[in-house]
Order: sequence, then C-alpha cells, then structure tokens
Amino acid sequence: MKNLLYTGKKIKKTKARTIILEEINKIKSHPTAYEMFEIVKQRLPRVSLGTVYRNLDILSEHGLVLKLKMNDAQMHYDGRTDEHYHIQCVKCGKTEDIPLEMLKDIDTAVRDKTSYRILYHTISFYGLCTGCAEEDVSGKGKKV
Amino acid sequence: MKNLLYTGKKIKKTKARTIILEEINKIKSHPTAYEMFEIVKQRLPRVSLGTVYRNLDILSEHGLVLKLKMNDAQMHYDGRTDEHYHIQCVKCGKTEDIPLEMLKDIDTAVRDKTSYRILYHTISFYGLCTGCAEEDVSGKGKKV
DNA sequence: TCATAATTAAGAATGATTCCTGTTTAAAGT
DNA sequence: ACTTTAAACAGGAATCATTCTTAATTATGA
Repeated sequence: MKNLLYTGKKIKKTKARTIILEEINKIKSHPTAYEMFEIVKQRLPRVSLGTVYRNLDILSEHGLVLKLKMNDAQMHYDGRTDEHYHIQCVKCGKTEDIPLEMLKDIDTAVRDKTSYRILYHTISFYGLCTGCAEEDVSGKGKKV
Repeated sequence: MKNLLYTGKKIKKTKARTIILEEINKIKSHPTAYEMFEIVKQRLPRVSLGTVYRNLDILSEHGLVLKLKMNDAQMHYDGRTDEHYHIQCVKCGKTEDIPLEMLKDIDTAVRDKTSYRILYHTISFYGLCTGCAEEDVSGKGKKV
C-alpha cells in the first residue's frame, strides 16, 4: 500500500470509515457507538452496527478518535484527539469537553507516592447540563 | 424496625451482607464482584453471585462501599468510603488507592468555565504495578 | 485488469450485570 | 418466645453493550 491514509499507518479508506470520521468531527458532543450508527446510517443506509463499532475501535487505535468510559453503560467517542477532560450530565448522559488545561503535574506528584509506574490519568466531571438543570427546578418534587 | 444497622438507614443485617462488608474492609485492593464472590464463598459456601452483586449495590447506595468504574470491563468495589482517587495496573487490572489529597478546587475552577452544574469529579491513574513492571523488563521483546 | 488482504453485513456469541420466582430469614410487634 | 411479614435469598433466565464468525464484497498495489 502506498497511500498512507489518515495517519501514516496502513489503513484502508473505506466508505464507512470515511463517513464515520467525518461525522464525528462535525459534532462537539461525544456520542455512543449506537448514536454514531444512527448518524452514519443517514448517509450509508446499509451500514451495520458492527462496522461502526469496529471502525471506531480502529480509528481510536490510530489516534484519530478518543474512546471514553464515563459513568454510564456505553462507551463514548470523541473526534477531538488532543488530551483533555470530559463532563457528563448525570441525568441525560450527554458527554462533552471541559475547557480545563491538562494537569500534567499530578502524574509526577503521584509518581513519588506510589510504586506504580504511572502512564496516564483521566479526569471526568459529572453534573447537570443546562437543560436538565432547568427541568430539575421546574419539576421540583416530582419523581423523574 | 428499631435496629438502625450499619448506617442509620433501614437495612437488614444478613449473613451474606455482614460477611461481604467484613471481607471488603479487610483488603486494601478493590475487587470485582466476582472476586468478592470467591472470597465470600469461603465463609458462606452457598452464597450466589447475584447476592454479592445486590449487596455490593445496596452497600454502595448506603455509602458503606464505593463502586468504581475503571478502564476494564468490570466494576470494582472499595471498602474505604472517604473521597479519594484510584490507580489501576493496565496489565493485571489490580486496582488500589492513590495517596493524593482531593483536588477540591478543580470543581470550582471548572464551574466558571462551563454551563454545567458540577456535582463531582473522578480521577483515575493508570500504569504498571511493581510486579507487572518487572515482567515488562525481564520479558522485553516477548509478546505478552 | 488481477490478485489478495482488508472490510463488510448479518447475525450469533460473549460476558457483566440485572431481573424473576418461589423459598427462607431477620426483626417488629405481640 | 411466637407470629407476621417485608426483605433477602439461591438459582437460573434475561438483558444489553460489545465482539466475533462467516461468506461475500471492495480497495489497493502490482
């Protein structure tokens, strides 16, 4: 293979792969695989969920997508690949970026306090997004 | 019910529940539900995995145990219930406490930079534990 | 254009966790 | 202590996100 697509690694430029990468780069929120499947299906109706999962994995292995584990059942995928932190709404599950600079110093701080060889860390914030916070006020007393 | 067991909440003191809490408090690492099941089985041979799951959930709802999501497939459970951070070995999956004081100020730092109402955050470190780091050196070049 | 290795759709399999059902047990009120 | 009953139990089925399998298709290098 001569075309070193996307990253300089050998990776075939397929229709599904291209659309997945384009679509995830269009949005700032961090969808689940199933949400990506629904988005991609609009442009590629016969795409299968397995293909979406596989390509999101391959793209994340090649550093083109970040794979995030938050406090819900599904993985989330992020088209922004520089290191940064995330926040998730505890009510609706929406997951987004946090504009907080990387705390590079805490790895070294921990390095001195543990026998582990530290490789990286993750920070996740949890709270209520604007929409859910409003519901919370107007719906006070109601069981959600 | 008059006896307000464990926490002041209505919670029955059953054999399984008591043993689960005793055993998780004996260890500093943070086992999965299945690992707890194996430990509890030694004292209560007829215990079922479902009971271990249910009790770990109930205990965590009552603040007697922490339920941790790290970067592997299973949940981990922590008998130490004051807020603190965790580290996981990327190779063997062992999960332990990190002696790093809580960064309370980062919630407020983020509060000013986002429209979310921040409730809490988590920090997880990943690296190699002593044992796995040694293997890594002695086994250099080998596929693990 | 051809060969072939990678990718695909579709659906089966996996694995952690939760749920269901009928039975047992802890504890509240006598 | 005896009774009552809601909670908890064991065992196994169900769920759900994700991964795997297979036979057919496709992108790429020659």
